[in-house]
Amino acid sequence: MAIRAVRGFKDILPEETGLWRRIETLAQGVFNSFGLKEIRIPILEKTEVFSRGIGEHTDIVEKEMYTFSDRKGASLSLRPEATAGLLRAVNEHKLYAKSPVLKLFTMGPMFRHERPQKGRLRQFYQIDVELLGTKAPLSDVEVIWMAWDIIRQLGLMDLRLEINSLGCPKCRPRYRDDLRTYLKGVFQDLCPDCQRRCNTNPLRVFDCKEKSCKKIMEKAPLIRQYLCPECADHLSKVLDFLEVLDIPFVINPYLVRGLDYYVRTTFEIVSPDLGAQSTVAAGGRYDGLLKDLGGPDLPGVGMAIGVDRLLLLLKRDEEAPSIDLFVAALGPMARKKVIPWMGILRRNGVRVQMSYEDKGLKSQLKQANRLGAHYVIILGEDEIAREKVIVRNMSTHDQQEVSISSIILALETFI
RNA sequence: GUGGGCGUGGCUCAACGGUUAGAGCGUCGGGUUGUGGCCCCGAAGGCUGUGGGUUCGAUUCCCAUCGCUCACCCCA
Repeated sequence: MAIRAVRGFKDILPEETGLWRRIETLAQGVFNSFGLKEIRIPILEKTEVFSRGIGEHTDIVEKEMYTFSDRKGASLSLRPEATAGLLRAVNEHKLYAKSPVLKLFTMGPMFRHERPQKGRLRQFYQIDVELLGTKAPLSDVEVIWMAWDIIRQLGLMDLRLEINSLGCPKCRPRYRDDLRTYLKGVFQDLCPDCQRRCNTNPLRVFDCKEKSCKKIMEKAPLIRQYLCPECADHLSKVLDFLEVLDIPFVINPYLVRGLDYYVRTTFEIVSPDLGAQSTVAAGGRYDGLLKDLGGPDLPGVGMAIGVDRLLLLLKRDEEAPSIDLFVAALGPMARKKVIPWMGILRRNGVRVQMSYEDKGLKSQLKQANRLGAHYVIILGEDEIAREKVIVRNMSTHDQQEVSISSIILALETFI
């Protein structure tokens, strides 16, 4: 039985890495234009970073983390998301002291022990952005803007931005209480799933697919009616800016994030073509988080793009891995002659390959063709005797002889 | 954690319970002893996921197990 990769962990094969690179390069370009700096952080943290950051009673922390003890008994976890660890780093190095507003991005693998399905792996990749040190609505908008730009520039048009405000510690508790009261009143009429949700995550009841539950929830109180003046004002400013930017959005009053730290703005960018896991990017504001992690009371807003999901939406452009030149050497003499030439050409950026085996000309040309070589040079005993090399253009079938002494020069003009 | 679907050469898939498990693509070789793609011919490559059971006989039916996958849940 051959060894397989761990469940939920995937190899990214050579045919896909080009696309990955394209996404990462594009994102870096966008971040650069927005003035962000890159930060690279460990994938392993003390478990505490996540339990305090994400929330002790979230699904992520309670049942999805890869947690284990190291040899000295310390509890460590593979990061299930980037924000908590990133803020730990900001705090540890007091990065906030250097400038009033910190704009950071990072990218890499995250780990959650969930049942794998389409768009959901146990090791998955995120591109993550965090803006720290400002409460301004425009910073929320910039975060959304970056996500939107990256996704649009990849050619994806069929996307929806959903946005909501979760209020703040001032106004949310009152809403939560009223919602609980309402749910208690209709508890008998809810489906079993929702009855369970009433205790674990009341806001999720809004997401239920059952018709009866949906009907009941139409009359439920909405957070929007409970927002304090500051939160309401914040939301309306965010929406205004989105309109100025011509980024279409729908307000989704049921939009909830699974992480405890979110306040005010939350958003998701969803695609209709992804199946059940339709969120391509998501984020929101988390003003109290840095303080909860033992740092100063700095506000922040951030987002993460699910790279694997983005990839599912992009067409595989299987561009032929073409090369510039294939060197067909016939016989040991010719090989020895030709190898130094390849060195010179490669140092000049020419993509050159040759056969590792001693093969016939036909087979070598076949290989050249398969590799998509634009030119082939042919060198055999005959040519060596005449001090000549054959240069063949694979698309026009033309070939001509060039003297050995001027071959490099000649090739550089060809290619 | 719960449920559905599916496991056959490298890939995509055939085979009413019945001879030696096939095809296309890909790979390699030949047709052209030194000239690619197209065409023609040929070859290699399978413990039919694994273990049990039913049967004269199982790729096919049943059970278990493992794996993949989709959905629930949850989330990027």
